[in-house]
Amino acid sequence: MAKDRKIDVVILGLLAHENLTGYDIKKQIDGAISFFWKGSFGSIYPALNDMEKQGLVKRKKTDTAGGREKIVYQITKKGKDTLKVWLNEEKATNDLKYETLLKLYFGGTEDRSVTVHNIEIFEEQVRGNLEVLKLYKENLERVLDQEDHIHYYLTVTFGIETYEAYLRWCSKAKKILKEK
Amino acid sequence: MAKDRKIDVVILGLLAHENLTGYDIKKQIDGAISFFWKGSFGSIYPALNDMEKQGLVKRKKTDTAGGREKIVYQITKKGKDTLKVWLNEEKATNDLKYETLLKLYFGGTEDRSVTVHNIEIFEEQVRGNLEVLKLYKENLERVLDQEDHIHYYLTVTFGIETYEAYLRWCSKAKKILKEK
DNA sequence: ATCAGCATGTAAGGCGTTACATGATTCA
DNA sequence: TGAATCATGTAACGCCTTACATGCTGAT
Repeated sequence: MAKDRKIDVVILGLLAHENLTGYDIKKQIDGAISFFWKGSFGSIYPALNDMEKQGLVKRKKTDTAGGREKIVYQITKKGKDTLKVWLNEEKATNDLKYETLLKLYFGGTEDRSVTVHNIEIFEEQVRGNLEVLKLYKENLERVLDQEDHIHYYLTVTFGIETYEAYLRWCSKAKKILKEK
Repeated sequence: MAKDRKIDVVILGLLAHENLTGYDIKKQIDGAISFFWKGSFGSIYPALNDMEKQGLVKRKKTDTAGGREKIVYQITKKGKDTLKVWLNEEKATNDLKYETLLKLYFGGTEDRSVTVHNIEIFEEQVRGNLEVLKLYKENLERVLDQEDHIHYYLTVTFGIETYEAYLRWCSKAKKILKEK
């Protein structure tokens, strides 16, 4: 596995659950995972090829029935071991880049209304995301007894808890900016 | 300004407040800003040189008194305009990469205790960060009447609000993982 | 007929980190 | 004397995104 390329463990994690094509992997990343990690085709396909060479994944079969070829990947024993090592490593880097907070921090040179407006834009995004997460939560609650689902459920509640905190902060911040 | 290089606006934002050297800029980024943005010498110095060529900043003076040369930068009119445009742009991308959540999401293949342990590591980091932010908050509350400080204050309260939400989630998540 | 979705991949280029190089000053 | 801090910068390298290339299938 490449030293700092986290897309590898994302792929491994997904394949540990079921066999998937590169295209399927992209769809999964664009789902619930997108709230805390992103990935593009341009990183997924090269990673799959590298990982195959390293014996972390293997081609299950190549459906050429019909149109374009379709390569289904399966995780190998070595791949499962790599995933296990990563899960048991204590270090985890959480790299956050909030351009919204940057604009807030440096907003002192502009009128207060600019900052308030930027907060409102952020608020709208968060509100939208929160709605989506609440739907995910409802769906997951119905199948919580199934293995793995508790992990998905917890990432969703993490998102809900933090987005609700964001919204509380937005209200307070707007109030302070308008009052003082 | 480079199209997607956000370090430029960080530098511009800092210089809008006071003249600084590249070294000073790095120190500031490593302070309160580090909770929502990062930057290394390897990105700061080349950016300063580019921005000087573009007329966004200029060398105020070069102190060669004593040891190593010391280049103090000042923002120009063009730099202020660029900052203004950025602050008024509606789009702001908040790019989050939580390796902790990745481990949580894919934790289903390991024992529950591994996930609990990973949450505990995260919890400790957050607790440490929260303490630091609370100190920042206390110091800022004493000077809230000064211009700019309200913006710094709000980013700090954002951090506190979200870190407290993280801690609440950690307690709940550990409980659920131990009970079920 | 045309557009969206399925499906895999490459190429160019940007951004950023880490490590290195250099050297003075200050403090223990 | 040696370590930490001040101070600027480069080089190598890696990761990732965007855009492009290709072409089928199914629905409107």
